[in-house]
Amino acid sequence: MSETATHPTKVQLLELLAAIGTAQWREFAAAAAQYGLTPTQARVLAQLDGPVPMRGLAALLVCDASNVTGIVDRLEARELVRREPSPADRRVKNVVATEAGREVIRRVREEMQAAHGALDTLDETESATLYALLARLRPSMEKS
Amino acid sequence: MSETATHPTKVQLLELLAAIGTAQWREFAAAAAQYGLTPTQARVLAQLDGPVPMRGLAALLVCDASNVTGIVDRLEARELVRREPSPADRRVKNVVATEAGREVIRRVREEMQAAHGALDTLDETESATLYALLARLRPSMEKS
DNA sequence: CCAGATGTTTGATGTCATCAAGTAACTCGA
DNA sequence: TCGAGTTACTTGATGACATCAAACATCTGG
Repeated sequence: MSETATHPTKVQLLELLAAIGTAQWREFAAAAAQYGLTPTQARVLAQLDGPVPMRGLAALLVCDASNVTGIVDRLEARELVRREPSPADRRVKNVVATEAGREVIRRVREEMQAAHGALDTLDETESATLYALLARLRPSMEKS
Repeated sequence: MSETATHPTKVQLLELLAAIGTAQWREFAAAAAQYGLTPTQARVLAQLDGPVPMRGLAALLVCDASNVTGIVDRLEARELVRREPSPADRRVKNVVATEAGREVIRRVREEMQAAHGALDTLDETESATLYALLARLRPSMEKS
Protein backbone atom coordinates (compact mmCIF):
# COMPACT_ATOMS: atom_id res chain seq x y z
CA MET A 1 0.00 0.00 0.00
CA SER A 2 1.48 3.34 -1.06
CA GLU A 3 2.10 6.34 1.20
CA THR A 4 0.22 9.01 -0.66
CA ALA A 5 -2.14 10.22 2.01
CA THR A 6 -0.93 13.77 1.56
CA HIS A 7 -1.28 14.06 -2.21
CA PRO A 8 -3.47 11.41 -3.77
CA THR A 9 -3.43 11.44 -7.54
CA LYS A 10 -6.55 11.91 -9.56
CA VAL A 11 -6.38 8.27 -10.54
CA GLN A 12 -6.18 7.16 -6.95
CA LEU A 13 -9.20 9.21 -6.05
CA LEU A 14 -11.12 7.81 -9.00
CA GLU A 15 -10.23 4.29 -8.02
CA LEU A 16 -11.22 4.84 -4.44
CA LEU A 17 -14.54 6.27 -5.52
CA ALA A 18 -15.04 3.32 -7.82
CA ALA A 19 -14.20 0.85 -5.06
CA ILE A 20 -16.67 2.44 -2.70
CA GLY A 21 -19.26 2.60 -5.42
CA THR A 22 -19.05 -1.07 -6.31
CA ALA A 23 -19.00 -2.06 -2.65
CA GLN A 24 -22.15 -0.09 -2.05
CA TRP A 25 -23.80 -1.59 -5.08
CA ARG A 26 -23.03 -5.06 -3.85
CA GLU A 27 -24.48 -4.27 -0.45
CA PHE A 28 -27.60 -2.97 -2.09
CA ALA A 29 -27.85 -6.08 -4.25
CA ALA A 30 -27.40 -8.30 -1.21
CA ALA A 31 -30.05 -6.46 0.78
CA ALA A 32 -32.45 -6.69 -2.15
CA ALA A 33 -31.70 -10.37 -2.63
CA GLN A 34 -32.80 -11.08 0.92
CA TYR A 35 -36.28 -10.17 -0.20
CA GLY A 36 -36.06 -11.98 -3.48
CA LEU A 37 -35.53 -8.82 -5.48
CA THR A 38 -32.98 -8.15 -8.17
CA PRO A 39 -31.04 -4.91 -7.75
CA THR A 40 -32.97 -3.37 -10.61
CA GLN A 41 -36.31 -4.30 -9.12
CA ALA A 42 -35.29 -2.81 -5.79
CA ARG A 43 -34.12 0.30 -7.56
CA VAL A 44 -37.46 0.75 -9.25
CA LEU A 45 -39.31 0.18 -6.03
CA ALA A 46 -37.14 2.77 -4.33
CA GLN A 47 -38.27 5.40 -6.82
CA LEU A 48 -41.94 4.88 -6.16
CA ASP A 49 -42.71 7.45 -3.51
CA GLY A 50 -45.73 8.38 -5.56
CA PRO A 51 -47.25 7.36 -8.88
CA VAL A 52 -44.69 7.35 -11.68
CA PRO A 53 -45.48 6.76 -15.34
CA MET A 54 -43.60 4.02 -17.15
CA ARG A 55 -41.86 6.65 -19.21
CA GLY A 56 -40.69 8.36 -16.05
CA LEU A 57 -39.19 5.16 -14.74
CA ALA A 58 -37.30 4.68 -17.96
CA ALA A 59 -35.88 8.18 -17.56
CA LEU A 60 -34.86 7.51 -13.95
CA LEU A 61 -33.22 4.22 -14.84
CA VAL A 62 -31.69 5.69 -17.99
CA CYS A 63 -32.86 2.80 -20.10
CA ASP A 64 -35.21 2.01 -22.92
CA ALA A 65 -38.91 2.24 -22.16
CA SER A 66 -39.54 -1.24 -23.45
CA ASN A 67 -37.25 -2.55 -20.76
CA VAL A 68 -39.41 -1.10 -18.03
CA THR A 69 -42.39 -3.09 -19.21
CA GLY A 70 -40.80 -6.37 -18.22
CA ILE A 71 -39.41 -5.11 -14.93
CA VAL A 72 -42.77 -3.77 -13.85
CA ASP A 73 -44.46 -6.94 -15.09
CA ARG A 74 -42.38 -9.00 -12.70
CA LEU A 75 -42.94 -6.64 -9.79
CA GLU A 76 -46.63 -6.58 -10.52
CA ALA A 77 -46.80 -10.36 -10.65
CA ARG A 78 -45.57 -10.34 -7.06
CA GLU A 79 -48.02 -7.67 -6.02
CA LEU A 80 -45.33 -5.22 -5.02
CA VAL A 81 -46.52 -2.72 -7.56
CA ARG A 82 -49.67 -1.81 -9.46
CA ARG A 83 -50.30 -0.20 -12.81
CA GLU A 84 -53.09 2.30 -12.77
CA PRO A 85 -54.33 4.36 -15.69
CA SER A 86 -53.60 8.05 -15.61
CA PRO A 87 -56.76 10.08 -15.42
CA ALA A 88 -55.12 12.88 -17.36
CA ASP A 89 -53.76 10.89 -20.29
CA ARG A 90 -55.15 7.56 -21.35
CA ARG A 91 -51.87 6.54 -22.94
CA VAL A 92 -50.10 6.73 -19.60
CA LYS A 93 -49.95 4.04 -16.97
CA ASN A 94 -48.82 5.13 -13.56
CA VAL A 95 -46.87 2.67 -11.47
CA VAL A 96 -47.66 2.70 -7.76
CA ALA A 97 -46.08 0.70 -4.96
CA THR A 98 -48.50 -1.50 -3.03
CA GLU A 99 -48.42 -1.69 0.72
CA ALA A 100 -46.26 -4.81 0.45
CA GLY A 101 -43.95 -3.03 -1.95
CA ARG A 102 -43.47 -0.08 0.37
CA GLU A 103 -42.75 -2.42 3.26
CA VAL A 104 -40.12 -4.36 1.33
CA ILE A 105 -38.24 -1.31 0.15
CA ARG A 106 -38.36 0.14 3.65
CA ARG A 107 -36.57 -2.93 4.96
CA VAL A 108 -34.01 -2.86 2.20
CA ARG A 109 -33.20 0.73 3.10
CA GLU A 110 -32.85 -0.18 6.75
CA GLU A 111 -30.31 -2.86 5.95
CA MET A 112 -28.33 -0.52 3.76
CA GLN A 113 -27.96 1.89 6.62
CA ALA A 114 -27.14 -0.81 9.10
CA ALA A 115 -24.47 -2.12 6.76
CA HIS A 116 -22.77 1.25 6.72
CA GLY A 117 -21.52 1.44 10.26
CA ALA A 118 -18.42 3.13 8.88
CA LEU A 119 -20.40 6.31 8.40
CA ASP A 120 -20.99 6.44 12.13
CA THR A 121 -17.30 6.85 12.77
CA LEU A 122 -17.38 10.29 11.16
CA ASP A 123 -18.05 13.16 13.51
CA GLU A 124 -20.25 16.03 12.47
CA THR A 125 -17.45 18.16 11.12
CA GLU A 126 -16.06 15.31 9.10
CA SER A 127 -19.36 14.32 7.58
CA ALA A 128 -20.11 17.93 6.71
CA THR A 129 -16.73 18.23 5.04
CA LEU A 130 -17.18 14.98 3.17
CA TYR A 131 -20.63 15.97 2.04
CA ALA A 132 -19.46 19.32 0.79
CA LEU A 133 -16.58 17.82 -1.17
CA LEU A 134 -18.68 15.05 -2.68
CA ALA A 135 -21.36 17.52 -3.62
CA ARG A 136 -18.86 19.25 -5.85
CA LEU A 137 -18.25 16.00 -7.70
CA ARG A 138 -21.89 15.36 -8.30
CA PRO A 139 -22.44 15.63 -12.02
CA SER A 140 -24.82 18.16 -13.44
CA MET A 141 -25.15 15.85 -16.40
CA GLU A 142 -24.51 18.16 -19.30
CA LYS A 143 -24.61 16.65 -22.72
CA SER A 144 -21.50 15.14 -24.29
CA MET B 1 -33.90 21.54 -1.27
CA SER B 2 -33.13 21.24 2.42
CA GLU B 3 -30.69 23.38 4.37
CA THR B 4 -28.46 20.72 5.82
CA ALA B 5 -25.09 21.64 4.51
CA THR B 6 -23.70 21.87 7.99
CA HIS B 7 -25.04 18.55 9.27
CA PRO B 8 -25.91 16.12 6.54
CA THR B 9 -27.73 13.04 7.74
CA LYS B 10 -26.38 9.58 7.23
CA VAL B 11 -29.08 8.97 4.67
CA GLN B 12 -28.13 12.06 2.72
CA LEU B 13 -24.52 11.00 2.64
CA LEU B 14 -25.50 7.53 1.48
CA GLU B 15 -27.65 8.95 -1.26
CA LEU B 16 -24.94 11.29 -2.41
CA LEU B 17 -22.45 8.45 -2.53
CA ALA B 18 -24.95 6.38 -4.46
CA ALA B 19 -25.60 9.20 -6.92
CA ILE B 20 -21.91 9.65 -7.57
CA GLY B 21 -21.43 5.93 -7.85
CA THR B 22 -24.11 5.44 -10.47
CA ALA B 23 -22.94 8.49 -12.38
CA GLN B 24 -19.44 7.10 -12.48
CA TRP B 25 -20.69 3.71 -13.56
CA ARG B 26 -22.57 5.27 -16.43
CA GLU B 27 -19.50 7.18 -17.52
CA PHE B 28 -17.51 4.01 -17.45
CA ALA B 29 -20.17 2.21 -19.45
CA ALA B 30 -20.25 5.02 -21.99
CA ALA B 31 -16.48 5.04 -22.36
CA ALA B 32 -16.46 1.27 -22.79
CA ALA B 33 -19.28 1.42 -25.31
CA GLN B 34 -17.21 3.69 -27.53
CA TYR B 35 -14.94 0.73 -28.11
CA GLY B 36 -17.75 -1.76 -28.45
CA LEU B 37 -17.26 -3.16 -24.99
CA THR B 38 -19.88 -3.87 -22.38
CA PRO B 39 -19.10 -2.51 -18.92
CA THR B 40 -18.38 -6.01 -17.69
CA GLN B 41 -15.97 -6.70 -20.51
CA ALA B 42 -14.15 -3.46 -19.83
CA ARG B 43 -14.01 -4.31 -16.17
CA VAL B 44 -12.41 -7.66 -16.88
CA LEU B 45 -9.93 -6.09 -19.23
CA ALA B 46 -9.01 -3.54 -16.58
CA GLN B 47 -8.02 -6.31 -14.20
CA LEU B 48 -5.56 -7.88 -16.60
CA ASP B 49 -2.28 -6.28 -15.67
CA GLY B 50 -0.78 -9.75 -15.71
CA PRO B 51 -2.03 -13.28 -16.27
CA VAL B 52 -5.08 -14.07 -14.17
CA PRO B 53 -6.71 -17.48 -13.90
CA MET B 54 -10.40 -17.78 -14.68
CA ARG B 55 -11.06 -18.52 -11.07
CA GLY B 56 -9.28 -15.32 -10.06
CA LEU B 57 -11.44 -13.27 -12.39
CA ALA B 58 -14.54 -14.78 -10.87
CA ALA B 59 -13.27 -13.74 -7.45
CA LEU B 60 -12.54 -10.20 -8.63
CA LEU B 61 -15.93 -9.85 -10.26
CA VAL B 62 -17.65 -11.56 -7.34
CA CYS B 63 -19.58 -13.87 -9.60
CA ASP B 64 -19.87 -17.50 -10.51
CA ALA B 65 -16.92 -19.04 -12.32
CA SER B 66 -19.14 -20.36 -15.09
CA ASN B 67 -20.09 -16.82 -15.87
CA VAL B 68 -16.50 -15.87 -16.60
CA THR B 69 -16.27 -18.49 -19.31
CA GLY B 70 -18.69 -16.63 -21.54
CA ILE B 71 -17.28 -13.21 -20.85
CA VAL B 72 -13.76 -14.32 -21.71
CA ASP B 73 -15.07 -16.21 -24.74
CA ARG B 74 -16.45 -12.98 -26.16
CA LEU B 75 -13.29 -11.02 -25.39
CA GLU B 76 -11.19 -13.76 -26.90
CA ALA B 77 -13.31 -13.85 -30.04
CA ARG B 78 -12.32 -10.23 -30.53
CA GLU B 79 -8.66 -10.88 -29.85
CA LEU B 80 -8.54 -8.59 -26.86
CA VAL B 81 -7.58 -11.44 -24.60
CA ARG B 82 -5.93 -14.84 -24.78
CA ARG B 83 -6.26 -18.00 -22.70
CA GLU B 84 -2.98 -19.69 -22.00
CA PRO B 85 -2.44 -22.84 -19.98
CA SER B 86 -0.79 -22.48 -16.62
CA PRO B 87 2.55 -24.24 -16.51
CA ALA B 88 2.07 -24.94 -12.82
CA ASP B 89 -1.40 -26.47 -12.89
CA ARG B 90 -2.87 -28.05 -15.97
CA ARG B 91 -6.40 -27.37 -14.79
CA VAL B 92 -5.83 -23.64 -14.83
CA LYS B 93 -6.14 -21.31 -17.78
CA ASN B 94 -4.57 -17.91 -17.40
CA VAL B 95 -6.21 -15.00 -19.12
CA VAL B 96 -3.84 -12.44 -20.63
CA ALA B 97 -4.63 -9.17 -22.37
CA THR B 98 -3.36 -8.93 -25.93
CA GLU B 99 -1.68 -5.83 -27.22
CA ALA B 100 -5.01 -4.69 -28.67
CA GLY B 101 -6.69 -5.36 -25.34
CA ARG B 102 -4.19 -3.27 -23.42
CA GLU B 103 -4.56 -0.45 -25.90
CA VAL B 104 -8.34 -0.43 -25.63
CA ILE B 105 -8.44 -0.39 -21.88
CA ARG B 106 -5.83 2.34 -21.81
CA ARG B 107 -8.09 4.54 -23.89
CA VAL B 108 -11.10 3.78 -21.76
CA ARG B 109 -9.15 4.88 -18.71
CA GLU B 110 -8.12 8.08 -20.41
CA GLU B 111 -11.71 8.98 -21.17
CA MET B 112 -12.75 8.28 -17.63
CA GLN B 113 -10.24 10.78 -16.37
CA ALA B 114 -11.13 13.33 -18.96
CA ALA B 115 -14.76 13.00 -18.03
CA HIS B 116 -14.00 13.84 -14.45
CA GLY B 117 -13.00 17.42 -14.79
CA ALA B 118 -14.75 18.03 -11.51
CA LEU B 119 -11.84 16.42 -9.72
CA ASP B 120 -9.57 19.12 -11.06
CA THR B 121 -11.46 21.76 -9.15
CA LEU B 122 -10.19 20.31 -5.88
CA ASP B 123 -6.96 21.77 -4.62
CA GLU B 124 -4.35 19.56 -3.00
CA THR B 125 -5.60 20.03 0.51
CA GLU B 126 -9.14 19.26 -0.49
CA SER B 127 -8.28 16.15 -2.41
CA ALA B 128 -6.12 14.91 0.44
CA THR B 129 -8.99 15.48 2.85
CA LEU B 130 -11.47 13.77 0.58
CA TYR B 131 -9.19 10.84 0.05
CA ALA B 132 -8.64 10.39 3.76
CA LEU B 133 -12.33 10.50 4.55
CA LEU B 134 -13.28 8.14 1.75
CA ALA B 135 -10.56 5.74 2.76
CA ARG B 136 -12.29 5.33 6.09
CA LEU B 137 -15.44 4.27 4.30
CA ARG B 138 -13.71 1.69 2.19
CA PRO B 139 -15.04 -1.66 3.28
CA SER B 140 -12.74 -4.34 4.58
CA MET B 141 -15.34 -6.82 3.42
CA GLU B 142 -15.59 -9.19 6.34
CA LYS B 143 -17.96 -12.07 5.93
CA SER B 144 -21.55 -11.83 7.04
C1' DC C 1 -3.07 -44.97 -4.82
C1' DC C 2 -7.56 -43.36 -4.00
C1' DA C 3 -11.04 -40.12 -2.07
C1' DG C 4 -12.04 -35.61 -2.02
C1' DA C 5 -11.22 -30.91 -3.36
C1' DT C 6 -10.43 -27.59 -7.12
C1' DG C 7 -10.61 -25.27 -11.99
C1' DT C 8 -13.07 -24.98 -16.05
C1' DT C 9 -16.76 -25.77 -19.21
C1' DT C 10 -21.55 -26.90 -20.72
C1' DG C 11 -26.53 -26.55 -20.54
C1' DA C 12 -30.81 -24.86 -18.63
C1' DT C 13 -33.08 -20.87 -17.07
C1' DG C 14 -34.12 -16.09 -15.73
C1' DT C 15 -33.32 -10.97 -15.71
C1' DC C 16 -31.79 -6.96 -17.92
C1' DA C 17 -30.53 -4.41 -21.99
C1' DT C 18 -31.10 -2.96 -26.87
C1' DC C 19 -33.69 -2.10 -31.23
C1' DA C 20 -37.60 -2.27 -34.51
C1' DA C 21 -42.33 -2.31 -35.12
C1' DG C 22 -47.10 -1.84 -33.84
C1' DT C 23 -51.21 0.27 -31.48
C1' DA C 24 -53.58 3.73 -29.06
C1' DA C 25 -53.98 8.35 -27.67
C1' DC C 26 -52.68 13.16 -27.52
C1' DT C 27 -51.54 17.80 -29.94
C1' DC C 28 -51.32 21.34 -32.99
C1' DG C 29 -51.74 23.84 -37.10
C1' DA C 30 -54.21 24.47 -41.49
C1' DT D 1 -62.25 19.44 -37.39
C1' DC D 2 -59.27 16.67 -39.43
C1' DG D 3 -55.19 14.72 -40.15
C1' DA D 4 -50.04 14.57 -39.70
C1' DG D 5 -46.78 14.13 -36.33
C1' DT D 6 -45.48 13.09 -31.67
C1' DT D 7 -45.77 10.45 -27.48
C1' DA D 8 -46.70 6.28 -24.25
C1' DC D 9 -46.67 1.71 -23.92
C1' DT D 10 -46.23 -3.11 -25.48
C1' DT D 11 -44.44 -7.04 -28.19
C1' DG D 12 -40.91 -9.79 -30.34
C1' DA D 13 -36.18 -10.77 -31.57
C1' DT D 14 -31.65 -10.91 -29.94
C1' DG D 15 -27.62 -10.65 -26.96
C1' DA D 16 -24.97 -10.14 -22.50
C1' DC D 17 -24.97 -11.39 -17.64
C1' DA D 18 -26.16 -13.97 -13.82
C1' DT D 19 -27.30 -18.24 -11.33
C1' DC D 20 -27.30 -23.33 -10.57
C1' DA D 21 -26.36 -28.28 -11.48
C1' DA D 22 -23.58 -31.50 -13.63
C1' DA D 23 -19.59 -33.26 -16.11
C1' DC D 24 -14.68 -33.57 -16.67
C1' DA D 25 -9.76 -33.30 -15.85
C1' DT D 26 -6.48 -32.44 -12.62
C1' DC D 27 -4.35 -31.72 -8.18
C1' DT D 28 -3.73 -33.01 -3.08
C1' DG D 29 -3.40 -35.38 1.27
C1' DG D 30 -3.67 -39.34 3.96
